Amino acid sequence: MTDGSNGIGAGNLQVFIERIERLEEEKKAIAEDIKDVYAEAKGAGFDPKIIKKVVSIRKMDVHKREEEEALLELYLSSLGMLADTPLGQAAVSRTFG
Amino acid sequence: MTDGSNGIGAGNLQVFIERIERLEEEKKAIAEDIKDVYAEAKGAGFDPKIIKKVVSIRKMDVHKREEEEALLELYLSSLGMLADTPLGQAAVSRTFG
Amino acid sequence: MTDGSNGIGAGNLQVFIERIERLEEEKKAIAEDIKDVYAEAKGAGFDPKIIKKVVSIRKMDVHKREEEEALLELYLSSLGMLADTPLGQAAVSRTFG
Amino acid sequence: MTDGSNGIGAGNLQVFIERIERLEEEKKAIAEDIKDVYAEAKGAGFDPKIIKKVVSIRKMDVHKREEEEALLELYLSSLGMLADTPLGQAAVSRTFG
DNA sequence: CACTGGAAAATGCCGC
DNA sequence: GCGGCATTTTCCAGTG
Repeated sequence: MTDGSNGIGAGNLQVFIERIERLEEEKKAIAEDIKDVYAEAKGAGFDPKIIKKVVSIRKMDVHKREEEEALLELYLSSLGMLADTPLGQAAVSRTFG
Repeated sequence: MTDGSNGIGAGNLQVFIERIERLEEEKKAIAEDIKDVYAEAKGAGFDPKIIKKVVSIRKMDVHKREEEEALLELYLSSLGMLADTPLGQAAVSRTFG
Repeated sequence: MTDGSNGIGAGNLQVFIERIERLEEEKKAIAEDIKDVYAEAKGAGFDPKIIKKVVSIRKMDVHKREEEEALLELYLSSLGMLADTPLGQAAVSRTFG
Repeated sequence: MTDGSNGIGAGNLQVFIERIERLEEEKKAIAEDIKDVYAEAKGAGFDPKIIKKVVSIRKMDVHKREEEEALLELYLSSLGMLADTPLGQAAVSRTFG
């Protein structure tokens, strides 16, 4: 109580808000970077719309892959082969890599 | 065509796509960080809903301020044509009144 | 099934769709009216861009006010739990300060 | 200049803005009506998403029809058969009706 | 687990 | 005709 705080951490609200705002700015900056890349690709003669479609298709593939990995981990853990261990992870990445 | 390219710059396309995917991963990671901060704030006894609204109101403040500045700039440019006319002056005073 | 219906209420579907289409036509007509007003204002010597910005700023004012009221309501409901604690009071004063 | 106005109609800016705001409110009200209809249709067991798709498909058809009508009008006017007259319009609607 | 509200993406429109 | 902007639509997390 000698540090000027109110002793219950309520002032942290301000801190939380600032952290969030900072992160949202970063997020926004990255979104702008993405737009820039699309613009650059367009300048190089690629249709942004098509690129976007390609990206989304690849994302779906990744998603599917993630589901499969999750399923494998489930199996492994059911079998007592802990996927949370480096060994288990190695098994997973070896299978899907 | 002896350089291994396929004539449509597919190699560059690949590069663009990978840059986009990398940026989207970063964006996603930040979004998760934001979620974490909300969770942490909740753990500290703050209502995430309230925090979210505070953040959005503060964002609106900023946005509103930017809009007002943009409006002022519009006026300044318009006033190049209008400053000497009663119409222009009336428009300005009417809008800000 | 002796009533002539097909069992899925398709007749009602038709009615819903027509209502929607009718309303969308009205909406479109109003959008055109708005455009007309802008054109008319322009003809009277006002810069449509400025008008649009003024309108949007005024709209933000309204929206901001609504958000603030919603936030206050959130506080009031939260204060049912928090009003007697320093934490709750600090959160409120911190947010509005 | 005895009516209290400034004599150049500048005060009309206020009027224009209010007209626009009034129209935008109407537009918003209709948008809400549309939402209500979707909700009502959903309550009757129809999937709003599907309805939306049906509406958009029908809209596309209408759009195409409008293009065809515009083309016909162009032809008619080229032929001296004025599409802007009731007679010309009747010819168009007879063709597409 | 369906619903509501809000963020993000896509589309269409306007001015240059 | 293109880029930027506003609107609209879609998606998703949070909530009851």
